[in-house]
Amino acid sequence: MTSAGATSAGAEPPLRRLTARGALTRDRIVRAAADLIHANGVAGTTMDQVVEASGTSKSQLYHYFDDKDALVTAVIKMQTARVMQLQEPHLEQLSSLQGLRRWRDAIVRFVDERHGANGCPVGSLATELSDRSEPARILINAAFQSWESYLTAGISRMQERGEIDRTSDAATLATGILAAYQGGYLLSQARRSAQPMALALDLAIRNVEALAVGPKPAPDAAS
Amino acid sequence: MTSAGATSAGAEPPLRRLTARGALTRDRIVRAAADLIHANGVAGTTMDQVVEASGTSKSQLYHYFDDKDALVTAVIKMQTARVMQLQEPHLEQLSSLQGLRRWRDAIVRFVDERHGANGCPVGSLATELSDRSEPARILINAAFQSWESYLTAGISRMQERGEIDRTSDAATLATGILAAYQGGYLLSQARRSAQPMALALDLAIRNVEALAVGPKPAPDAAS
DNA sequence: GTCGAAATAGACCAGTTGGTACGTGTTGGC
DNA sequence: GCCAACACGTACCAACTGGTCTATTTCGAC
Repeated sequence: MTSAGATSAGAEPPLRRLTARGALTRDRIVRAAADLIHANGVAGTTMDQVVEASGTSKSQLYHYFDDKDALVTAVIKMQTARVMQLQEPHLEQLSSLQGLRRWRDAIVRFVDERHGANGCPVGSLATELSDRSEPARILINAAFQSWESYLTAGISRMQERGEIDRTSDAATLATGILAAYQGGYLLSQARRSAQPMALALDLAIRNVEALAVGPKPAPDAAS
Repeated sequence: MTSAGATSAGAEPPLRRLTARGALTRDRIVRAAADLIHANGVAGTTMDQVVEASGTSKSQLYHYFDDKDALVTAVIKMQTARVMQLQEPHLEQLSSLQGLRRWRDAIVRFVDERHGANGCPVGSLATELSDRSEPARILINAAFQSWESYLTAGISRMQERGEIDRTSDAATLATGILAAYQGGYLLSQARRSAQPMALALDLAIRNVEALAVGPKPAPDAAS
Protein backbone atom coordinates (compact mmCIF):
# COMPACT_ATOMS: atom_id res chain seq x y z
CA MET A 1 0.00 0.00 0.00
CA THR A 2 3.01 2.23 0.26
CA SER A 3 3.05 3.56 -3.26
CA ALA A 4 1.51 1.75 -6.17
CA GLY A 5 0.16 -0.92 -3.89
CA ALA A 6 0.14 -4.00 -6.05
CA THR A 7 -1.32 -6.35 -3.45
CA SER A 8 -2.38 -9.79 -4.52
CA ALA A 9 -4.76 -8.91 -7.32
CA GLY A 10 -6.43 -12.21 -8.15
CA ALA A 11 -7.75 -14.86 -5.80
CA GLU A 12 -7.01 -13.76 -2.27
CA PRO A 13 -6.19 -16.91 -0.26
CA PRO A 14 -2.46 -17.51 -0.80
CA LEU A 15 -3.20 -21.16 -0.11
CA ARG A 16 -0.56 -21.47 2.53
CA ARG A 17 -1.32 -24.26 4.92
CA LEU A 18 -1.64 -22.97 8.43
CA THR A 19 -1.49 -25.03 11.58
CA ALA A 20 -3.59 -24.05 14.56
CA ARG A 21 -0.61 -22.39 16.15
CA GLY A 22 0.28 -20.64 12.93
CA ALA A 23 -3.20 -19.25 12.54
CA LEU A 24 -3.01 -17.93 16.08
CA THR A 25 0.30 -16.20 15.50
CA ARG A 26 -0.89 -14.71 12.26
CA ASP A 27 -3.90 -13.37 14.05
CA ARG A 28 -1.79 -11.80 16.78
CA ILE A 29 0.23 -10.04 14.12
CA VAL A 30 -2.79 -8.66 12.32
CA ARG A 31 -4.35 -7.50 15.55
CA ALA A 32 -1.22 -5.67 16.64
CA ALA A 33 -0.83 -4.14 13.20
CA ALA A 34 -4.46 -3.06 13.15
CA ASP A 35 -4.14 -1.25 16.45
CA LEU A 36 -0.90 0.44 15.47
CA ILE A 37 -2.27 1.49 12.12
CA HIS A 38 -5.43 2.81 13.66
CA ALA A 39 -3.31 4.97 15.97
CA ASN A 40 -0.43 5.94 13.68
CA GLY A 41 -1.64 5.31 10.17
CA VAL A 42 -0.21 2.94 7.59
CA ALA A 43 2.78 5.07 6.68
CA GLY A 44 3.35 5.80 10.35
CA THR A 45 3.56 2.16 11.33
CA THR A 46 6.78 0.21 10.88
CA MET A 47 7.24 -3.49 10.54
CA ASP A 48 9.51 -3.45 13.56
CA GLN A 49 6.77 -1.88 15.65
CA VAL A 50 4.42 -4.63 14.57
CA VAL A 51 7.01 -7.21 15.53
CA GLU A 52 7.41 -5.77 18.97
CA ALA A 53 3.72 -5.14 19.64
CA SER A 54 2.76 -8.62 18.56
CA GLY A 55 5.58 -10.29 20.46
CA THR A 56 6.73 -12.13 17.36
CA SER A 57 9.80 -11.90 15.17
CA LYS A 58 10.69 -10.52 11.80
CA SER A 59 10.85 -13.96 10.23
CA GLN A 60 7.36 -14.75 11.44
CA LEU A 61 6.00 -11.55 10.07
CA TYR A 62 7.44 -12.27 6.64
CA HIS A 63 6.50 -15.90 6.94
CA TYR A 64 2.82 -15.02 7.07
CA PHE A 65 2.86 -11.95 4.85
CA ASP A 66 4.77 -11.35 1.65
CA ASP A 67 5.33 -7.69 2.40
CA LYS A 68 3.85 -4.68 4.11
CA ASP A 69 1.14 -4.41 1.49
CA ALA A 70 -0.09 -7.89 2.25
CA LEU A 71 -0.17 -7.13 5.94
CA VAL A 72 -2.09 -3.92 5.33
CA THR A 73 -4.58 -5.82 3.21
CA ALA A 74 -5.14 -8.22 6.09
CA VAL A 75 -5.58 -5.28 8.43
CA ILE A 76 -8.16 -3.70 6.17
CA LYS A 77 -10.12 -6.93 6.10
CA MET A 78 -9.95 -7.25 9.84
CA GLN A 79 -10.98 -3.67 10.51
CA THR A 80 -13.89 -3.67 8.10
CA ALA A 81 -15.05 -6.96 9.60
CA ARG A 82 -14.63 -5.59 13.11
CA VAL A 83 -16.66 -2.49 12.41
CA MET A 84 -19.40 -4.42 10.68
CA GLN A 85 -19.45 -6.86 13.57
CA LEU A 86 -19.79 -3.97 15.99
CA GLN A 87 -22.67 -2.48 14.05
CA GLU A 88 -24.47 -5.70 13.23
CA PRO A 89 -26.28 -6.19 16.55
CA HIS A 90 -27.87 -2.78 16.05
CA LEU A 91 -28.44 -2.86 12.32
CA GLU A 92 -29.22 -6.53 11.80
CA GLN A 93 -32.79 -6.21 12.92
CA LEU A 94 -33.21 -2.48 12.63
CA SER A 95 -36.83 -1.83 11.75
CA SER A 96 -38.01 1.25 13.61
CA LEU A 97 -37.17 4.87 14.23
CA GLN A 98 -36.61 3.94 17.83
CA GLY A 99 -34.05 1.37 16.78
CA LEU A 100 -32.31 3.97 14.65
CA ARG A 101 -32.13 6.27 17.62
CA ARG A 102 -30.72 3.51 19.77
CA TRP A 103 -28.03 2.99 17.14
CA ARG A 104 -27.29 6.68 17.25
CA ASP A 105 -27.06 6.64 21.03
CA ALA A 106 -24.66 3.73 21.05
CA ILE A 107 -22.37 5.47 18.58
CA VAL A 108 -22.43 8.79 20.37
CA ARG A 109 -21.67 7.03 23.64
CA PHE A 110 -18.78 5.18 22.05
CA VAL A 111 -17.30 8.32 20.56
CA ASP A 112 -17.85 10.25 23.74
CA GLU A 113 -15.99 7.69 25.85
CA ARG A 114 -12.78 8.22 23.89
CA HIS A 115 -13.40 11.82 22.85
CA GLY A 116 -13.34 10.83 19.22
CA ALA A 117 -9.77 9.58 19.43
CA ASN A 118 -8.35 8.08 16.23
CA GLY A 119 -11.63 8.32 14.40
CA CYS A 120 -13.36 5.48 12.63
CA PRO A 121 -10.82 2.75 11.75
CA VAL A 122 -12.34 2.30 8.34
CA GLY A 123 -12.69 6.01 7.76
CA SER A 124 -9.04 6.72 8.43
CA LEU A 125 -7.97 3.84 6.22
CA ALA A 126 -10.22 5.26 3.52
CA THR A 127 -8.63 8.69 3.56
CA GLU A 128 -5.10 7.35 3.66
CA LEU A 129 -5.39 4.59 1.09
CA SER A 130 -8.22 5.35 -1.32
CA ASP A 131 -6.01 7.19 -3.76
CA ARG A 132 -2.81 5.30 -3.07
CA SER A 133 -3.77 1.70 -3.50
CA GLU A 134 -6.55 0.60 -5.77
CA PRO A 135 -6.96 -2.86 -4.17
CA ALA A 136 -7.24 -1.20 -0.79
CA ARG A 137 -9.79 1.26 -2.10
CA ILE A 138 -11.90 -1.56 -3.48
CA LEU A 139 -11.95 -3.38 -0.17
CA ILE A 140 -12.82 -0.25 1.75
CA ASN A 141 -15.48 0.81 -0.70
CA ALA A 142 -17.04 -2.64 -0.49
CA ALA A 143 -17.19 -2.28 3.29
CA PHE A 144 -18.98 1.05 2.94
CA GLN A 145 -21.44 -0.42 0.49
CA SER A 146 -22.17 -3.31 2.79
CA TRP A 147 -22.57 -0.91 5.69
CA GLU A 148 -25.00 1.16 3.67
CA SER A 149 -26.98 -1.88 2.66
CA TYR A 150 -27.57 -2.71 6.31
CA LEU A 151 -28.99 0.76 6.83
CA THR A 152 -30.96 0.52 3.64
CA ALA A 153 -32.51 -2.76 4.73
CA GLY A 154 -33.45 -1.29 8.08
CA ILE A 155 -35.10 1.73 6.52
CA SER A 156 -36.92 -0.46 4.05
CA ARG A 157 -38.27 -2.45 6.96
CA MET A 158 -39.61 0.76 8.48
CA GLN A 159 -41.34 1.45 5.22
CA GLU A 160 -42.79 -2.02 5.04
CA ARG A 161 -44.02 -1.73 8.58
CA GLY A 162 -45.77 1.45 7.54
CA GLU A 163 -43.87 3.56 10.04
CA ILE A 164 -42.48 5.90 7.42
CA ASP A 165 -43.38 7.02 3.94
CA ARG A 166 -42.91 4.33 1.30
CA THR A 167 -42.01 6.54 -1.63
CA SER A 168 -38.65 7.80 -0.41
CA ASP A 169 -35.50 6.02 -1.50
CA ALA A 170 -34.06 4.05 1.38
CA ALA A 171 -30.61 3.72 -0.19
CA THR A 172 -30.30 7.48 -0.56
CA LEU A 173 -31.11 7.99 3.08
CA ALA A 174 -28.62 5.29 4.03
CA THR A 175 -25.80 6.98 2.14
CA GLY A 176 -26.62 10.26 3.81
CA ILE A 177 -26.62 8.70 7.23
CA LEU A 178 -23.29 6.98 6.67
CA ALA A 179 -21.83 10.24 5.42
CA ALA A 180 -23.09 11.99 8.53
CA TYR A 181 -21.45 9.28 10.62
CA GLN A 182 -18.08 9.60 8.90
CA GLY A 183 -18.15 13.37 8.79
CA GLY A 184 -19.35 13.56 12.36
CA TYR A 185 -16.52 11.27 13.44
CA LEU A 186 -13.97 13.38 11.62
CA LEU A 187 -15.17 16.58 13.26
CA SER A 188 -15.39 14.86 16.64
CA GLN A 189 -11.82 13.70 16.25
CA ALA A 190 -10.62 17.21 15.49
CA ARG A 191 -12.67 18.72 18.27
CA ARG A 192 -12.08 15.96 20.80
CA SER A 193 -15.76 15.96 21.54
CA ALA A 194 -18.68 13.75 20.63
CA GLN A 195 -20.87 16.73 20.00
CA PRO A 196 -20.34 17.02 16.25
CA MET A 197 -21.11 13.32 15.88
CA ALA A 198 -24.30 13.73 17.89
CA LEU A 199 -25.42 16.73 15.88
CA ALA A 200 -24.56 15.16 12.55
CA LEU A 201 -26.41 11.94 13.25
CA ASP A 202 -29.39 13.81 14.66
CA LEU A 203 -29.62 15.91 11.57
CA ALA A 204 -29.40 12.91 9.27
CA ILE A 205 -31.90 10.88 11.25
CA ARG A 206 -34.32 13.79 11.33
CA ASN A 207 -34.74 13.23 7.61
CA VAL A 208 -36.04 9.77 8.29
CA GLU A 209 -38.22 10.96 11.14
CA ALA A 210 -39.69 13.58 8.84
CA LEU A 211 -41.05 10.76 6.75
CA ALA A 212 -43.02 9.32 9.65
CA VAL A 213 -46.68 8.78 8.91
CA GLY A 214 -49.57 8.86 11.37
CA PRO A 215 -48.99 9.73 15.04
CA LYS A 216 -45.72 10.39 16.81
CA PRO A 217 -44.74 13.51 14.91
CA ALA A 218 -41.02 14.27 14.91
CA PRO A 219 -40.26 16.05 18.21
CA ASP A 220 -38.62 19.01 16.53
CA ALA A 221 -38.98 19.64 12.80
CA ALA A 222 -41.00 22.47 11.35
CA SER A 223 -44.23 22.81 9.28
CA MET B 1 4.07 16.45 13.21
CA THR B 2 5.75 13.12 12.88
CA SER B 3 5.32 11.88 16.41
CA ALA B 4 4.92 14.16 19.36
CA GLY B 5 4.80 17.18 17.10
CA ALA B 6 6.15 19.95 19.23
CA THR B 7 5.77 22.68 16.63
CA SER B 8 6.38 26.24 17.67
CA ALA B 9 4.02 26.55 20.55
CA GLY B 10 4.03 30.26 21.34
CA ALA B 11 3.92 33.22 19.02
CA GLU B 12 3.96 31.97 15.47
CA PRO B 13 6.03 34.44 13.40
CA PRO B 14 9.65 33.30 13.77
CA LEU B 15 10.56 36.90 13.11
CA ARG B 16 12.99 36.01 10.37
CA ARG B 17 13.48 38.87 7.98
CA LEU B 18 12.51 37.86 4.51
CA THR B 19 13.43 39.62 1.30
CA ALA B 20 10.99 39.64 -1.59
CA ARG B 21 12.89 36.84 -3.21
CA GLY B 22 13.02 34.89 0.00
CA ALA B 23 9.28 35.15 0.52
CA LEU B 24 8.76 33.89 -2.99
CA THR B 25 11.00 30.89 -2.47
CA ARG B 26 9.38 30.09 0.82
CA ASP B 27 6.02 30.20 -0.86
CA ARG B 28 7.13 27.86 -3.62
CA ILE B 29 8.26 25.39 -1.02
CA VAL B 30 5.00 25.49 0.91
CA ARG B 31 2.97 25.14 -2.26
CA ALA B 32 4.93 22.12 -3.42
CA ALA B 33 4.72 20.56 0.02
CA ALA B 34 0.99 21.21 0.21
CA ASP B 35 0.37 19.45 -3.08
CA LEU B 36 2.56 16.51 -2.19
CA ILE B 37 0.99 16.16 1.22
CA HIS B 38 -2.50 16.38 -0.20
CA ALA B 39 -1.65 13.52 -2.53
CA ASN B 40 0.59 11.36 -0.35
CA GLY B 41 -0.08 12.44 3.19
CA VAL B 42 2.33 13.93 5.69
CA ALA B 43 4.10 10.69 6.53
CA GLY B 44 4.19 9.80 2.85
CA THR B 45 5.95 12.99 1.83
CA THR B 46 9.71 13.31 2.17
CA MET B 47 11.76 16.45 2.43
CA ASP B 48 13.69 15.39 -0.66
CA GLN B 49 10.47 15.20 -2.63
CA VAL B 50 9.62 18.71 -1.52
CA VAL B 51 13.05 19.89 -2.59
CA GLU B 52 12.64 18.40 -6.02
CA ALA B 53 9.04 19.46 -6.57
CA SER B 54 9.77 23.02 -5.52
CA GLY B 55 12.96 23.27 -7.52
CA THR B 56 14.90 24.40 -4.49
CA SER B 57 17.65 22.85 -2.40
CA LYS B 58 17.94 21.22 0.97
CA SER B 59 19.65 24.23 2.45
CA GLN B 60 16.83 26.49 1.33
CA LEU B 61 14.22 24.20 2.83
CA TYR B 62 15.97 24.21 6.17
CA HIS B 63 16.72 27.88 5.85
CA TYR B 64 13.03 28.72 5.86
CA PHE B 65 11.79 25.93 8.11
CA ASP B 66 13.33 24.55 11.27
CA ASP B 67 12.19 21.03 10.58
CA LYS B 68 9.49 18.98 8.94
CA ASP B 69 7.02 19.90 11.65
CA ALA B 70 7.42 23.58 10.89
CA LEU B 71 6.88 22.94 7.21
CA VAL B 72 3.78 20.91 7.92
CA THR B 73 2.46 23.69 10.10
CA ALA B 74 2.91 26.11 7.23
CA VAL B 75 1.14 23.68 4.93
CA ILE B 76 -1.78 23.40 7.32
CA LYS B 77 -2.11 27.15 7.41
CA MET B 78 -1.96 27.39 3.65
CA GLN B 79 -4.50 24.64 3.08
CA THR B 80 -7.00 25.90 5.60
CA ALA B 81 -6.65 29.38 4.11
CA ARG B 82 -7.00 27.99 0.60
CA VAL B 83 -10.16 26.11 1.40
CA MET B 84 -11.69 29.04 3.22
CA GLN B 85 -10.77 31.28 0.32
CA LEU B 86 -12.46 28.87 -2.05
CA GLN B 87 -15.62 28.79 0.01
CA GLU B 88 -15.77 32.46 0.87
CA PRO B 89 -17.29 33.72 -2.37
CA HIS B 90 -20.20 31.37 -1.78
CA LEU B 91 -20.54 31.66 1.96
CA GLU B 92 -19.60 35.28 2.48
CA GLN B 93 -22.97 36.60 1.51
CA LEU B 94 -24.99 33.45 1.84
CA SER B 95 -28.49 34.48 2.85
CA SER B 96 -31.00 32.26 1.08
CA LEU B 97 -31.88 28.66 0.45
CA GLN B 98 -31.09 29.25 -3.16
CA GLY B 99 -27.61 30.41 -2.23
CA LEU B 100 -27.13 27.31 -0.14
CA ARG B 101 -28.11 25.17 -3.09
CA ARG B 102 -25.69 27.04 -5.32
CA TRP B 103 -22.96 26.30 -2.80
CA ARG B 104 -23.93 22.66 -2.91
CA ASP B 105 -23.86 22.63 -6.69
CA ALA B 106 -20.41 24.18 -6.84
CA ILE B 107 -19.06 21.58 -4.45
CA VAL B 108 -20.64 18.65 -6.20
CA ARG B 109 -19.30 19.91 -9.52
CA PHE B 110 -15.84 20.29 -8.05
CA VAL B 111 -15.84 16.79 -6.58
CA ASP B 112 -17.32 15.34 -9.73
CA GLU B 113 -14.59 16.82 -11.91
CA ARG B 114 -11.89 14.91 -10.09
CA HIS B 115 -13.98 11.95 -8.98
CA GLY B 116 -13.36 12.76 -5.36
CA ALA B 117 -9.61 12.30 -5.74
CA ASN B 118 -7.55 12.99 -2.62
CA GLY B 119 -10.53 14.21 -0.66
CA CYS B 120 -10.76 17.52 1.15
CA PRO B 121 -7.24 18.82 1.92
CA VAL B 122 -8.28 19.89 5.38
CA GLY B 123 -10.21 16.69 6.00
CA SER B 124 -7.28 14.44 5.20
CA LEU B 125 -4.97 16.54 7.35
CA ALA B 126 -7.50 16.26 10.13
CA THR B 127 -7.60 12.46 10.06
CA GLU B 128 -3.86 12.10 9.83
CA LEU B 129 -2.80 14.69 12.37
CA SER B 130 -5.58 15.25 14.90
CA ASP B 131 -4.34 12.59 17.27
CA ARG B 132 -0.65 12.87 16.47
CA SER B 133 0.09 16.54 16.88
CA GLU B 134 -1.82 18.74 19.24
CA PRO B 135 -0.72 22.03 17.62
CA ALA B 136 -1.84 20.69 14.27
CA ARG B 137 -5.15 19.60 15.72
CA ILE B 138 -5.72 23.06 17.14
CA LEU B 139 -5.10 24.74 13.81
CA ILE B 140 -7.34 22.32 11.95
CA ASN B 141 -10.09 22.53 14.50
CA ALA B 142 -9.97 26.30 14.32
CA ALA B 143 -10.41 26.09 10.57
CA PHE B 144 -13.46 23.89 10.99
CA GLN B 145 -14.91 26.29 13.52
CA SER B 146 -14.39 29.21 11.22
CA TRP B 147 -15.92 27.27 8.38
CA GLU B 148 -18.93 26.47 10.50
CA SER B 149 -19.30 30.06 11.57
CA TYR B 150 -19.62 31.11 7.94
CA LEU B 151 -22.43 28.64 7.50
CA THR B 152 -23.98 29.69 10.76
CA ALA B 153 -23.95 33.32 9.71
CA GLY B 154 -25.57 32.45 6.40
CA ILE B 155 -28.32 30.47 8.04
CA SER B 156 -28.89 33.22 10.58
CA ARG B 157 -29.33 35.62 7.70
CA MET B 158 -32.01 33.37 6.25
CA GLN B 159 -33.74 33.48 9.59
CA GLU B 160 -33.49 37.24 9.80
CA ARG B 161 -34.86 37.55 6.31
CA GLY B 162 -37.78 35.45 7.44
CA GLU B 163 -37.13 32.75 4.88
CA ILE B 164 -36.81 30.03 7.47
CA ASP B 165 -37.99 29.38 10.99
CA ARG B 166 -36.30 31.55 13.61
CA THR B 167 -36.36 29.12 16.52
CA SER B 168 -33.94 26.52 15.18
CA ASP B 169 -30.30 26.72 16.12
CA ALA B 170 -28.25 27.89 13.18
CA ALA B 171 -24.95 26.64 14.61
CA THR B 172 -26.33 23.13 15.00
CA LEU B 173 -27.42 23.07 11.41
CA ALA B 174 -24.03 24.39 10.33
CA THR B 175 -22.18 21.60 12.11
CA GLY B 176 -24.44 19.05 10.52
CA ILE B 177 -23.87 20.48 7.08
CA LEU B 178 -20.10 20.53 7.49
CA ALA B 179 -20.20 16.95 8.73
CA ALA B 180 -22.22 15.97 5.67
CA TYR B 181 -19.62 17.68 3.51
CA GLN B 182 -16.69 15.89 5.11
CA GLY B 183 -18.42 12.53 5.24
CA GLY B 184 -19.71 12.93 1.73
CA TYR B 185 -16.22 13.74 0.53
CA LEU B 186 -14.79 10.71 2.27
CA LEU B 187 -17.33 8.38 0.69
CA SER B 188 -16.91 10.06 -2.68
CA GLN B 189 -13.19 9.52 -2.45
CA ALA B 190 -13.62 5.83 -1.70
CA ARG B 191 -16.23 5.38 -4.41
CA ARG B 192 -14.57 7.62 -6.96
CA SER B 193 -17.91 9.27 -7.55
CA ALA B 194 -19.51 12.54 -6.55
CA GLN B 195 -22.78 10.84 -5.80
CA PRO B 196 -22.26 10.31 -2.09
CA MET B 197 -21.30 13.96 -1.73
CA ALA B 198 -24.42 15.03 -3.61
CA LEU B 199 -26.69 12.83 -1.53
CA ALA B 200 -25.08 13.81 1.75
CA LEU B 201 -25.35 17.53 1.08
CA ASP B 202 -28.89 17.18 -0.20
CA LEU B 203 -29.92 15.37 2.92
CA ALA B 204 -28.29 17.95 5.17
CA ILE B 205 -29.71 20.89 3.27
CA ARG B 206 -33.15 19.36 3.32
CA ASN B 207 -33.14 20.00 7.04
CA VAL B 208 -32.80 23.69 6.38
CA GLU B 209 -35.37 23.63 3.64
CA ALA B 210 -37.78 21.91 5.99
CA LEU B 211 -37.68 25.05 8.11
CA ALA B 212 -38.90 27.23 5.27
CA VAL B 213 -41.91 29.33 6.13
CA GLY B 214 -44.62 30.50 3.77
CA PRO B 215 -44.63 29.40 0.10
CA LYS B 216 -42.03 27.41 -1.79
CA PRO B 217 -42.50 24.12 0.05
CA ALA B 218 -39.50 21.79 -0.07
CA PRO B 219 -39.67 20.02 -3.43
CA ASP B 220 -39.44 16.55 -1.89
CA ALA B 221 -40.00 16.06 1.83
CA ALA B 222 -43.11 14.37 3.19
CA SER B 223 -46.32 15.43 5.01
C1' DG C 1 30.78 51.16 -3.52
C1' DT C 2 30.85 48.45 0.64
C1' DC C 3 29.48 45.25 3.92
C1' DG C 4 26.67 42.33 6.64
C1' DA C 5 22.73 39.57 6.27
C1' DA C 6 20.00 36.76 3.51
C1' DA C 7 19.82 33.25 -0.14
C1' DT C 8 21.67 29.27 -2.30
C1' DA C 9 24.60 25.17 -3.29
C1' DG C 10 25.62 20.50 -2.39
C1' DA C 11 28.33 17.09 0.02
C1' DC C 12 27.75 14.54 4.04
C1' DC C 13 25.86 11.71 8.09
C1' DA C 14 23.68 8.78 11.57
C1' DG C 15 19.49 6.51 12.35
C1' DT C 16 15.62 4.10 10.40
C1' DT C 17 13.02 1.09 7.25
C1' DG C 18 11.42 -2.70 4.53
C1' DG C 19 13.16 -6.81 3.46
C1' DT C 20 16.57 -11.08 3.28
C1' DA C 21 19.60 -15.07 4.66
C1' DC C 22 20.34 -18.72 7.06
C1' DG C 23 19.92 -21.44 10.87
C1' DT C 24 17.24 -23.95 14.64
C1' DG C 25 13.15 -25.70 16.86
C1' DT C 26 8.45 -27.97 16.45
C1' DT C 27 4.89 -30.83 14.81
C1' DG C 28 1.58 -33.56 12.57
C1' DG C 29 0.64 -37.22 9.42
C1' DC C 30 2.17 -41.66 7.80
C1' DG D 1 9.35 -43.08 15.34
C1' DC D 2 10.47 -40.33 11.06
C1' DC D 3 10.73 -36.62 8.21
C1' DA D 4 9.04 -32.95 5.50
C1' DA D 5 6.66 -28.88 6.20
C1' DC D 6 5.64 -25.41 9.23
C1' DA D 7 7.14 -22.19 12.90
C1' DC D 8 10.47 -19.34 14.83
C1' DG D 9 15.16 -16.65 16.04
C1' DT D 10 18.38 -13.26 14.67
C1' DA D 11 22.09 -11.16 12.29
C1' DC D 12 22.44 -8.57 8.40
C1' DC D 13 21.83 -5.15 4.40
C1' DA D 14 20.95 -1.59 0.90
C1' DA D 15 18.08 2.24 0.35
C1' DC D 16 16.03 5.98 2.26
C1' DT D 17 15.07 9.83 5.63
C1' DG D 18 15.39 13.88 8.33
C1' DG D 19 18.78 16.88 9.28
C1' DT D 20 23.71 19.22 9.40
C1' DC D 21 27.90 21.49 7.74
C1' DT D 22 30.73 24.51 5.21
C1' DA D 23 31.26 27.37 1.48
C1' DT D 24 29.62 30.61 -2.14
C1' DT D 25 26.59 34.00 -4.27
C1' DT D 26 23.20 37.79 -4.13
C1' DC D 27 21.28 41.83 -2.43
C1' DG D 28 19.54 45.78 0.20
C1' DA D 29 20.74 49.61 3.19
C1' DC D 30 23.94 53.04 4.33
